[in-house]
Amino acid sequence: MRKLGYACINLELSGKGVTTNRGMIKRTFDKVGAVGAGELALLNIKNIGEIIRWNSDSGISLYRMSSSIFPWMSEYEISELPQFRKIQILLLGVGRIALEKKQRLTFHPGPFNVLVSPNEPVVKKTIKDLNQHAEIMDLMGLPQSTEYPINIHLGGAYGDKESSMIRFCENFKRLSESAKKRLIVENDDKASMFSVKDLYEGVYSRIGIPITFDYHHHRFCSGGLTEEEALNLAASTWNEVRQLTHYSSSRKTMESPDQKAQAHADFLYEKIKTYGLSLDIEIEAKAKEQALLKYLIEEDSLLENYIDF
DNA sequence: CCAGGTCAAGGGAGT
DNA sequence: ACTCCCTTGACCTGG
Repeated sequence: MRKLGYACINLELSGKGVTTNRGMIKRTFDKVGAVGAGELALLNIKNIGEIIRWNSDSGISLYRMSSSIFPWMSEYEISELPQFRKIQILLLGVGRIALEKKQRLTFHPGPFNVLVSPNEPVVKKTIKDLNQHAEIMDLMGLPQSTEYPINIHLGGAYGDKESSMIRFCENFKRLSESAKKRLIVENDDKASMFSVKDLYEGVYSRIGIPITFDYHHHRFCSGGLTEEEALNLAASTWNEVRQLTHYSSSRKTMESPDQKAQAHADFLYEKIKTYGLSLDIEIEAKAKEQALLKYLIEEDSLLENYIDF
């Protein structure tokens, strides 16, 4: 069975104070330190459990977890937090619920993760962040597989995609085993960056990690492939694990013609074309789970065609 | 309690 | 050189 999901925030629950990305600005972190961060992390973790339960009860079985569960985790080791024992128990509990309810969980670390960077300090920070994402999934007891993936963009092209991709593959080897087993790469939304074709030839062919096909991004960086060709090429990089994709409608086209085309709309306005493939799809819409539920209701009555901008 | 200003990070694009 | 955007708006202060 295919799975459709959404990212990070559940609007209905956040109205009741259930959020998973409580954080703090640097000034506060300097004051309260890792101890304060650990306290927020405990609240965040508890609420992931709430969201997963809500998802399961609502017929949703794919969810992208927030990367902000542990505020400022670059500045400490999770296992050295004073609350670590509690954190361990809670994370394992949340993971157990997810596995019982057959929930697929993913991460999508932010744009400051640049594994291709020519600057060693940036690469080091990225490796730590990716390893910590993997560590969280490990603490949850989730299998080390792209069933529970960590999805990133390469993060920079530096005007030379080929050597950038080679650097990515070299730095990939420096990740923890757990992170390596989970890492997947996504196509970009700028022509100067990485298309599915680029990623296939420059990354998949070298290190064999799967490609996340983002329908919306593909429209801005096709690599000369049609949507169907790119989706199929990405599909060929997934083995026994079901292919993960991202989908969103353009805000410019559908809601506000003045905005840049790359911006995401609140809801989906067209039926997702799967071309006969069995896909898992993360819906990236501003209206979050509400957009997903609305889509599930309307799906059969929507047209497949994009309305071109 | 609320509105508004502010907030770590890397790279790319538009101005 | 500066601003905005991107994974995901949220934190904090002054009223």
